[in-house]
Amino acid sequence: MAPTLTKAEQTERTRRNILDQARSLFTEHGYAATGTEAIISELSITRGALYHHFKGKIDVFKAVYSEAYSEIIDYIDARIKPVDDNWERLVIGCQAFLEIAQKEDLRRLVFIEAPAVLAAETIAEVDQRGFKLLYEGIQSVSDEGCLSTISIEGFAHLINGSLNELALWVAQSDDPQRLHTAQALIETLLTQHKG
Amino acid sequence: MAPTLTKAEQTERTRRNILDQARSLFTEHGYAATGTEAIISELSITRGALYHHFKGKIDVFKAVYSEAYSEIIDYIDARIKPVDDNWERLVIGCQAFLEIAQKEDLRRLVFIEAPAVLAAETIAEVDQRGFKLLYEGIQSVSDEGCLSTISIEGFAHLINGSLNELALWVAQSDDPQRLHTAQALIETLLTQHKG
DNA sequence: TGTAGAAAGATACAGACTGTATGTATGTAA
DNA sequence: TTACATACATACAGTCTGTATCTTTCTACA
Repeated sequence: MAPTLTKAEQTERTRRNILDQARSLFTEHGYAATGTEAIISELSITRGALYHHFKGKIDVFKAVYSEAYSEIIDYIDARIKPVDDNWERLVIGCQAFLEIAQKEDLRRLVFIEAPAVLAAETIAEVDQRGFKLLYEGIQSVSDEGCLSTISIEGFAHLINGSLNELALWVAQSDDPQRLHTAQALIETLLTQHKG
Repeated sequence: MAPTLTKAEQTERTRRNILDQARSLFTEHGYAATGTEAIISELSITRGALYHHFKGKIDVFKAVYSEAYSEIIDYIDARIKPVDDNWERLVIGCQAFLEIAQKEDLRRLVFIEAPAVLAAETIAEVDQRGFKLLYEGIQSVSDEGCLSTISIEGFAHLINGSLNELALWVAQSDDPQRLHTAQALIETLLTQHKG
């Protein structure tokens, strides 16, 4: 039995390796400071392989970014799935975001590098999945007549911005209290708009 | 009378030209897509001059960023200076930020490019001037017993994040209504924490 | 089963860009 | 006016991305 890989397996393995290595390097040193050479150097392949599977370096980044972003969405989805009440889902969803965004690798990649590396439309394309989740959450409590605001869309952005900034704040310190403070602040903010 | 420039004048003029041209290009095409060659090509100087006045391309960016940031601070300062009441100063300061951050050139440079181009410490160094302004505003209304929150620092970050995101939201559309909506949202948010 | 062809990956190279080393000319101070 | 500092030019080395052209290895089909 030849232990040779099928083409599909080979592709899968190589792509996976490139993405893992690239993500690790982009996270640690940033996009600009990571050469394509560095990405492949420990994988026993050459740059030719990378350019065979991806259109270029930026295409690799986009794939890495998209995967990282999915992890955030998946985490939030899992946390709100078992909850029934719409209002509670909104609060818990926001708090879940604060938890997941603490992960160092996700933060730099998704919130710092991506906006500068990728064109705004590309970001929007990916980012919309997350904002949509929040927006729909807010929409649904609004539909139930439970939200008091002059603009649902504006309010969604307000919350989104708060979450992003608080996520950074929480992550910038070792104080484990900050996560709880941030979660409480968001809960208070939401509650004050209830009614 | 020879119209020759004094050394100091020459330095001032060249530095100014480089900064202006660089800012224009960084704003339009981003840091990575702007070559040092492009910066000097229309100024009738060579890259040698650029490297004489700045340590390198990134040093030029830092100077440009710092100047742009100062414009934001100055604008807010001017708007709150004539106001006496601390609470009103806070509200007006936030609203002023939303106004100034609408300026396309400031946005890309300060909020998108800089975080990815510059090291976190460098950003923090410059950024602190702005956050400090907000933090002190919040601190002073808190000192007067007018603020209800579990964490002044956390609250400051919450507001700061809301402002940044709303600024983007406002700027991404032609709808002139958005600015007023955003300003009203922030005012409501602040007012709900008054007491 | 054997062969054509497609896909994976290697190698070689062009083009662009940053930063540095060195040279020159002009202003400035003793 | 001499000694020096400063502003700037020129030339070049090193690095990086992307492309074009191979070789090799799997796959499909007669």
